[in-house]
Amino acid sequence: MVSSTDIAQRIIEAVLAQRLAPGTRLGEQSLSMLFDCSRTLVREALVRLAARGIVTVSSRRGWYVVQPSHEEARDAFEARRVIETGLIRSAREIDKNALRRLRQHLKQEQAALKGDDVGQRSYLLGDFHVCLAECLGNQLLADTLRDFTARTTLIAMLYQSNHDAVQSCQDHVDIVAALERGDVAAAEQLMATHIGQVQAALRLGATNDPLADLREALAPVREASSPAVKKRHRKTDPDPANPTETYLGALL
Amino acid sequence: MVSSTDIAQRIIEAVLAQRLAPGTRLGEQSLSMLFDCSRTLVREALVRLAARGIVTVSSRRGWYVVQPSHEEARDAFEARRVIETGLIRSAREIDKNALRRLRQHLKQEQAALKGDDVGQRSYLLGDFHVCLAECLGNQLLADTLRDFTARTTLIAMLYQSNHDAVQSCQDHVDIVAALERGDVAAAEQLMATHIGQVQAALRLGATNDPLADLREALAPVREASSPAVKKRHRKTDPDPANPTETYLGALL
DNA sequence: TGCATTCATCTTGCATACAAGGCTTGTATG
DNA sequence: CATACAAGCCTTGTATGCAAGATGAATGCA
Repeated sequence: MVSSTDIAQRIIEAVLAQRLAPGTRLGEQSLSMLFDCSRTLVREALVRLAARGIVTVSSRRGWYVVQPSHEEARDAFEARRVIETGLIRSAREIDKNALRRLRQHLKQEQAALKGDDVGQRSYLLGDFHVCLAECLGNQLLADTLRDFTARTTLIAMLYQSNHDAVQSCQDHVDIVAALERGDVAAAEQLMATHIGQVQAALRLGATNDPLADLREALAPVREASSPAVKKRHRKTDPDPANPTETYLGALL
Repeated sequence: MVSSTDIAQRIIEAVLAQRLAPGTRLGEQSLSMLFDCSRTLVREALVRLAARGIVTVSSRRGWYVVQPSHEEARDAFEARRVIETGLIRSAREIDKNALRRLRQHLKQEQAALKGDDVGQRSYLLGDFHVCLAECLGNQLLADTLRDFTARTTLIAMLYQSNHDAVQSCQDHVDIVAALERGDVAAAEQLMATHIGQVQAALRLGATNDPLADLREALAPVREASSPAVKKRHRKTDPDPANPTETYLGALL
């Protein structure tokens, strides 16, 4: 039978794979039906995820995937920059096995770039950073980074990042190369730049208009089937006849 | 009525004030009686704390305050060093209000040093670091540091730190002084040294002997009522007639 | 006496029932 | 036609009941 750990993991994986958009409603009942268990287990999973900053609950209204504010987005990127560069900086020497694992990971990333599974691609690009932290020998920071990476993934979705996956992967390759030749200073600098570029690719409109999203979404279309429009459609306009499947099918 | 948030906060405060030792059992029923609520609320609080790494559950045996291993202790100190020095390093300019708040906090620390409330002292010394992170403008890292500080507090209890509270407070004063004169490089260096010294004060026997603790605890006494013996006694040998009061009274 | 086994007790794990509050929608009224 | 209001539904919040497993004491046996 499923445990609350399973449920939480499935949700966080769906977030990392960009299959759950920020603001998605996660009803206890829907999830309990989806996982064929009681609300108790679902609730436990959601409480855990709330403690990790992935979901929030609005009293007697429902659970939602977090929608980080501009300030929270800034904090999250700064946190990642601080942790990841600091971890590289304080790295003594990198284990042979760790380097092999990193190279293996890069191979997977490159394979995913050739494929067409956007979720897999997003997941691997984020997981690189967690993997790196583990290879640098700090499990606590690796776990912390997993949550922060999920947050930045949500931020990227929310603020419609236009960052290039190929570029990200290339950055990762460069970082590992620097580590392999023992040039930690270069690796640290590359990581700082990399995170900075991902952050810079966000469309952080300085608007205070709470209707901005809706306005943009409902603007008259220019091209009939541009990718952006299609993606937007999928996120904000699900089939009203079967909301559970549309929203939560991503978990299965 | 109490909420699960209240319960979790009380527990974490008790840890930060060194009123809950690592390994302390936190029975759901005991806590529900103590807080006069159902087990549901207690459970929710414990699940949250487990997600934050403060407690663990052993299946159908009970909940316990975590007892970090040597590796986890190392990771926790490295994590704090990375985050706190990185945060200082990337600090642009420190707000006037923030500096005032830090000075205020130092005053509280110094007052606590004169008093005899060891719990308050421990709490404030740890809270300085959280306070600093907040003053440097990153709430996410501040929240993370609160958990890590709780961990290091538990580590200090577990490995019987002999670090001097007066020294810690002086370090804090020096760090704030460096920040006030805008010398972030000095502040960063001071912070690194400070955390290093706290870590160095641990009695981390390099032994692989799992009986080391027991062996030391059961060694023949030399003085009848040395403080170390008394402290040890209080932690491991509570009144068997009233375990709830003895263990959990610390929360109230 | 030493040891294995059984049983009682205590713990968490999970499901369910019910309570309480918020949101939507239908309706009446100006 | 707009607005105020109210009923009903849907959601989470909390308590409780029962099941399953772990622990330790008691007991029987060699």
